Amino acid sequence: MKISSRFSVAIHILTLLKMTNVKVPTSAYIAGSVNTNPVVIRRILGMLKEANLVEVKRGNGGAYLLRSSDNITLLDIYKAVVVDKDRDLFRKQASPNNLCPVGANILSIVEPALDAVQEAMETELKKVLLADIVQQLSKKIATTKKLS
Amino acid sequence: MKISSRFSVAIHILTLLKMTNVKVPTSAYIAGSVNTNPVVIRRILGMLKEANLVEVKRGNGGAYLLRSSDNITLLDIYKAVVVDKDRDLFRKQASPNNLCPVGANILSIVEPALDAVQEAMETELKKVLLADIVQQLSKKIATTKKLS
DNA sequence: ACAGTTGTAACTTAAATGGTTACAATAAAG
DNA sequence: CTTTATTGTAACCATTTAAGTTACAACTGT
Repeated sequence: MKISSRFSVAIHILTLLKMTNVKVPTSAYIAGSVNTNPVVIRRILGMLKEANLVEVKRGNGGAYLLRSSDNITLLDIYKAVVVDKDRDLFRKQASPNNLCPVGANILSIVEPALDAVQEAMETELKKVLLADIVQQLSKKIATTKKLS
Repeated sequence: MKISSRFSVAIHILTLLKMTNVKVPTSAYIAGSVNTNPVVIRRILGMLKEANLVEVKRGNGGAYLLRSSDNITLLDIYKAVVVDKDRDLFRKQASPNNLCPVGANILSIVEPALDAVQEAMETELKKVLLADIVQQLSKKIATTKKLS
């Protein structure tokens, strides 16, 4: 199974919040850019708020970054929206047979190996900043405009 | 969402095939160690067979490694059983709004970044050999026996 | 021919996902 | 204080994936 598109959408949301000139970026406005339902956006904004990445104004509306874009990594975003009770990327088999030497010990060997893989993935996620995405996107948009 | 436990089970299966002394390791035998239904094992064996990691005998039964355990990496096993039409670890948002500069270009920026993360994960998976798992497990079993 | 096993289809249950409607709580503006 | 727009959530739905199960035809060594 794949990692939820919430992650991809969350990157989109934060990038948009950084780049937009709109004074009050509401869930409806964001949903327009992502092309989905505003409630989907609010759900994800709720998770990003929980992680102290954004603040969301009730009543009058609008969402705003709480940190500078070069102080937000993809790992921060990933952890905020890829909810998983136990933080594990890999699902393990439920209940190997303890009466079999292999079944009784396989998880204690495999789990550390898979944890290391997950760690490598998170290390890579940590290397990419929201500012990097914003910078590359700005450049691409500028180039596109020039060409059209 | 997590990566299917098929991966964890597949590692278990191959480890067992390497370590067992049983002459005809059938799906029922393997299922006993994994503690699941033989059909589940056969399904995974089918994928491992497809990837040329094992051969499975019809009629009389039994599954056997086709490569030495130091020539099988966790990445080989991962690719064999984590079926995904498009090989992607991350699901991307479906259809961002092309009329918004951010929506129109975000995927072209985000996808390479996520591909790099996936690449890092697969590189790490490649570092672990089935032989490593087998060796560690053998050691642990020997220690456990000595203590009991 | 027999007995045991694989390959596979079909069904079930459970969980995660993304979308949708509805509405109370909220907060700024007049 | 009332109006107005927006957020936060609950509730529901449809889709997808997963893992388990039953059943049975196809296969193969004895």
